[in-house]
Amino acid sequence: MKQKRNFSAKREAIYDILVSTKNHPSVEWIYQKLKPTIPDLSLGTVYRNLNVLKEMDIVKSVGVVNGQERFDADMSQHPHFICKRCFCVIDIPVVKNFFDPNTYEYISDKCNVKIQSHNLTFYGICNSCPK
Amino acid sequence: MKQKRNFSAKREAIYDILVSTKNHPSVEWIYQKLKPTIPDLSLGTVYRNLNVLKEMDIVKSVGVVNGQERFDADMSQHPHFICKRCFCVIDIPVVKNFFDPNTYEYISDKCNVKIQSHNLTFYGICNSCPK
DNA sequence: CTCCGTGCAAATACTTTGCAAAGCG
DNA sequence: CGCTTTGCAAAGTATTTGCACGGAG
Repeated sequence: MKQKRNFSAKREAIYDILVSTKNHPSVEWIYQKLKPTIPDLSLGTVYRNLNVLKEMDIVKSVGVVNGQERFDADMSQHPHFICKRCFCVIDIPVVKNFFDPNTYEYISDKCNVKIQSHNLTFYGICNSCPK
Repeated sequence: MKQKRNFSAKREAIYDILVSTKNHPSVEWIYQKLKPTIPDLSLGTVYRNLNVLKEMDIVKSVGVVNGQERFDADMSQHPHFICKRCFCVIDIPVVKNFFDPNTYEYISDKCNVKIQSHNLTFYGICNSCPK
């Protein structure tokens, strides 16, 4: 079977679905989505491969939303919006680059830590949910 | 036993320990800390009361850190720093108020959502950890 | 043959919950 | 009394892991 990047077929499928969806899926969502086309896929494999992809730094965690970790293959620095009602996760385009290396360094020095990254998340109600 | 705010003694103890510590503790940490003085405290009670305090909006979640939810009784809007090695959580003083109501409204309009709050977290290595 | 990836099931880890008893006004 | 809080244990949910097998080089 064809393999890009020397990924196994299953790892590739997991990565591909992350790249091609904007909904920042959970493990379970990915599993359910792939199961029809890859019947012998197991949940453990999805977990294991997502951890591998995170270590490779080509996938990152959006955080734990309603008890489930959510993932994103878009490694560009951008905030997210999370709906407190339906738990959808939406990308927020960067309005302004608040957190450049200089800002990191400034806060790092001030607080006596070494900042390497950050996560900005907005919470509220999305437009598909009733007000 | 003395009760402020009409809290039960145990709820009060849980809230007090959150107010008086800066380490943004987990449920387990609070439980272990209180157990010696309140021997009949149970873990379920700590979970239940933290959820009550969250609903009362006098305690908030810092997020899930290394698999455990961490809490903060400081309701002022401020970012946190999380050490990726030891998982300590440190308050970051607000450098500048990026996210005022106008900013919320601006992004809300632009992205077609209703932003109510946000969470800013920095990640890196703290000063107590080996480089 | 060796290594990596995987299914499967068991094990873990964290959190929630049902229920009866206790506490408090 | 009636409503709230709690201990305890069981259940629930998400995630990780041990192991043996299978395919690719």
